[in-house]
Amino acid sequence: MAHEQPVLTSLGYLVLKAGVHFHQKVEDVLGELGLNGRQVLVLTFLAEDDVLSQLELSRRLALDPTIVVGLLDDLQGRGLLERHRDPADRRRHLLELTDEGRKLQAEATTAMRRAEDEYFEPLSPAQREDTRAAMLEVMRSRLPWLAPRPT
Amino acid sequence: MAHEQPVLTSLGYLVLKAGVHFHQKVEDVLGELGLNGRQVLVLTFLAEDDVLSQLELSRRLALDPTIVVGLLDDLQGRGLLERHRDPADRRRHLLELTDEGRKLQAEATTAMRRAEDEYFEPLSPAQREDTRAAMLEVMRSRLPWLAPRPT
DNA sequence: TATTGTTATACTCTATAACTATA
DNA sequence: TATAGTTATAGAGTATAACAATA
Repeated sequence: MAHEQPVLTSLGYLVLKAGVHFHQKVEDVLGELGLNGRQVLVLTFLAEDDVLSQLELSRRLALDPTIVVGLLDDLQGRGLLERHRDPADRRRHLLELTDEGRKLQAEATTAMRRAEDEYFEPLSPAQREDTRAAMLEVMRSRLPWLAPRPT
Repeated sequence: MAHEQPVLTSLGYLVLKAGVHFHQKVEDVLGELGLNGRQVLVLTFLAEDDVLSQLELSRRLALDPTIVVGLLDDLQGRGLLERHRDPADRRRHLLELTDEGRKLQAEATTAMRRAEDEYFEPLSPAQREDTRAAMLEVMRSRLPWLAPRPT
């Protein structure tokens, strides 16, 4: 009963479900590299921005700074990044990828692209690009780093 | 550096992020009705299929049966659904919405539609429908209940 | 002997508060 | 006095194993 406009096939629910589902696939793929999605996100932000403080990183990740500590401890322990005191403000830790971190980030990117190609295989290249443009439009005002860089 | 094809604006990452983000919005909206997304999903499956056993429901939710127990205890405690022994197999509990459960499910649906309209407001109606069709295509083989009903 | 539903326990993740060192 | 980073503790959520009733 009540099938006027089924919720389970609405745009919102499909996007929500695809997001969760694809997220799981990404976690699986990255697991083979000994990483999880959150760790790769850290590496990726640092690869794109070169240097960030922990607080800046926390905001990008939309994650509490107390959680970022352990996250960084682990990545630093594996030699993927380094913490340097900011000489201009000695309370701050400036984060920087090591060469190994940069290399692993690149590998993770490749793995994620492969996962993405597989996941969206049912769509034509044109459909993928249209869908990507639509999602970019939706997220533009909602993901801070998509806005033009304030530098 | 390394900006050839930024991961952060890839189709996969945008869908993943939009999914998580919209999920949060849905949880917020449903919270005002005293429900969470998982609970509404239970009500919705029951509203669309009329009668399910706990194990069937577990599979639909992709959730461990041990978790479903507490979920149902709560919904039943609020008078939104009832458990009846299956006369044909007395191990099974057949789940059925009460009138109140059906009413609340309808309210939740309305609230979610409103949230969806707001969330995808940056897209034209045509873009929304194209995107919906694309996501439906992607998820068709991945969401069991989208396949043609076996019944 | 296998299956449905249930309970209990241990583990993971996260939110909160409190602490240090610097400003 | 306020801020960046850190640590400790408690709570929520989950996975696992074990159990009762029924097939």
